[in-house]
Amino acid sequence: MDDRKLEVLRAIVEDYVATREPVGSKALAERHNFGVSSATLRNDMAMLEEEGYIVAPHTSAGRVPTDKGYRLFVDRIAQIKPLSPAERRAIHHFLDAAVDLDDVMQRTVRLLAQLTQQVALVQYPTLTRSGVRHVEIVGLTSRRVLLVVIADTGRVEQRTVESPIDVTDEALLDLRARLNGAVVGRSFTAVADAVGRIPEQTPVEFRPLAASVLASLLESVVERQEDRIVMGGTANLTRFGEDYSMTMGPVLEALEEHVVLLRLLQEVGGQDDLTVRIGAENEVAGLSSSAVVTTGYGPHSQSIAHIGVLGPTRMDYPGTMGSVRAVARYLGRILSQ
Amino acid sequence: MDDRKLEVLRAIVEDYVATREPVGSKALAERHNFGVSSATLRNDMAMLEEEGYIVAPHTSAGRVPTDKGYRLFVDRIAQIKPLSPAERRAIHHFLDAAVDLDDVMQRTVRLLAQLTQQVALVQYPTLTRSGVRHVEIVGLTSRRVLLVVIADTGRVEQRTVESPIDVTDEALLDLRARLNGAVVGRSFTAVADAVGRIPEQTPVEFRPLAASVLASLLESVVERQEDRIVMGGTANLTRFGEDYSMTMGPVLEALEEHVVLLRLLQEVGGQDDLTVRIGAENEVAGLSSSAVVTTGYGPHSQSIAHIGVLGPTRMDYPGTMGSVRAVARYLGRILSQ
DNA sequence: ACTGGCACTCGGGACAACAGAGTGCTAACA
DNA sequence: TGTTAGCACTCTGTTGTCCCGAGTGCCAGT
Repeated sequence: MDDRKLEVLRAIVEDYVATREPVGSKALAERHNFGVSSATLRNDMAMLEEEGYIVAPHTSAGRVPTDKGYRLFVDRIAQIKPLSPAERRAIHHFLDAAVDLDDVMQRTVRLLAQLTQQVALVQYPTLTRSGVRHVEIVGLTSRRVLLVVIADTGRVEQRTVESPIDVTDEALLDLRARLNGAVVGRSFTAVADAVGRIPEQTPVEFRPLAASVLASLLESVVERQEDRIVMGGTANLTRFGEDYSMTMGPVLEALEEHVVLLRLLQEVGGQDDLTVRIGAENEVAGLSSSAVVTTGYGPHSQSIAHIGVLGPTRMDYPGTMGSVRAVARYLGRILSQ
Repeated sequence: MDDRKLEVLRAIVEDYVATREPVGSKALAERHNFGVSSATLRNDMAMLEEEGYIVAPHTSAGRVPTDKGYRLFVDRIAQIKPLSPAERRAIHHFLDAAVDLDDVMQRTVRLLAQLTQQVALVQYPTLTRSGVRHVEIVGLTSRRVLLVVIADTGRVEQRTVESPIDVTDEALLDLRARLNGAVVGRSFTAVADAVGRIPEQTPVEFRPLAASVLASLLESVVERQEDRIVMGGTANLTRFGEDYSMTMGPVLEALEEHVVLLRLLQEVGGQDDLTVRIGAENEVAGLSSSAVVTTGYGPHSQSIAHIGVLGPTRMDYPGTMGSVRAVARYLGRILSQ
């Protein structure tokens, strides 16, 4: 691949993203100073078109990058743009003010939407890879208890449990001690094994209670790793331009179905770094003119959940990638505390 | 106010909402069968215009309701439309599947957006009017504890607290017992008073811990009644039509600032029933072509928080009001458990 | 390998003409 | 007095035509 041709592609992508209009050879020659004339650029562009990196919407319009063109741009041309000091400071200030995990998630999604001017997606830290910090059982009424599980990511899961027998303080104390003894410090994946022997060890009169609480615990921990996702910045849709909103309307509906979102975030590439999916690369129907930039995050640089940004394929990739990476890193650092 | 004129206004509002186009006398005479000719309707419409209920955008276009027209429609003409059995069932199924309060809120907002095809707003149950069910303190490290407050609405507030002294199990037990003894069953407003005497009663060696925990408790309970709000259905914006999206873009940005949302929801009218604010009646700048339908909800029919729907003034008021009321009622019933 | 020039092609803006919808008013009618 | 029919008038939005300009591909010359 010719060196100048790459530069031409870069220029086309950048100009198209900036102006939202097909870019022609003449304008290109004016705005950037390649040392060559527009005719030469025309030749290059003709070749780029032949190879499928750009297309002309009509005979006499400029060229527009294809998905393949964006792909090349992202892979070989674009440099991730580091944030400005001001932006960096904004992230710190904004996230440091959070008081609990919900707040952190909330703030993260708004921050990311703000920075990228696009739709932001943030997945709650997955339980599976994190550990149990504490299990608490609280009697509510004589036949109902509240089960609270605290993960070391700060996430708190709660469930009310119906007990088949009357609940005594003694029973609660016993069960609480056994539970915590068994699971604290373990990873969530190990919980099922760890609690296996609790029923037999429990005094016979408490067993029914222990059984229901354990059932509920396993349910909430194991089955319900269907993770929660927060979405924000949908107002930015109006900014993308009318044509795009048309495509997005239905998509966003689907997005509120969190299942789709999860698929979107979790289809991560091999490396645990930034992943960019462009147009048809997304396996979700209807996202053919959207791109998704995602990355993993988590405490101590392990990746236990994902965050990302969704926007038109015609987006500022270097900037978006920079923002996503910066936010993910800082988020990880916060969770490490 | 003439009887038929009211009917004419109703017809204009309904047709305009349905078609999104100014409605003229002739179309009116055809679609509805008043027993009179279009000429008569023209006279009525001229009067309605004189009185400010409708306007003609241009000389030879049909008429469009004004804010004042919608107001009259809502106050004197519209009947709240009860939901269809299918919709009713959908509400029950959808909300009953929720596992905790977060989930309830999440589902409610999506449900409401779905039903009304507009932007839904749901405020978390306020702490102030609800009661404390349990306070839990969990040691995390030697100098940090996690404070968890469970409200009888199911809401859970959590905070980590730095302790100035090393935390012993004994200290935690002592403090936990005192705290729960003092506040369980009380309303959140009474918490500040209720814990006032705890420091003096606490053994001297635990006092520094008690002090920091109490400070944090008061902070999270009293100060931070800045309530959380969930917004959903912003994708429906694209449905409202391009002209409206233009107005809404900036508005929705503001909406993500929750302060504005709170103002929007909380400006409730005298009666605790449905409140409708139309166009300029909203005191939030930029909502001049939007309407907001809100109502209170809460356990046992007391109104401790609000939910609502935001859309163009050109909305289906009877249907929206019906949906908001139905969802609020069912939500209240769920919280009553 | 690059450049200048040229003929060709469309898209979109400007403008005119026109059809249709809607209005207000007036005169007739019950 | 309230209703109706008819008429003249006023716009909006659509259609059709024309033309400009941006952009292209190709070719011949440096």
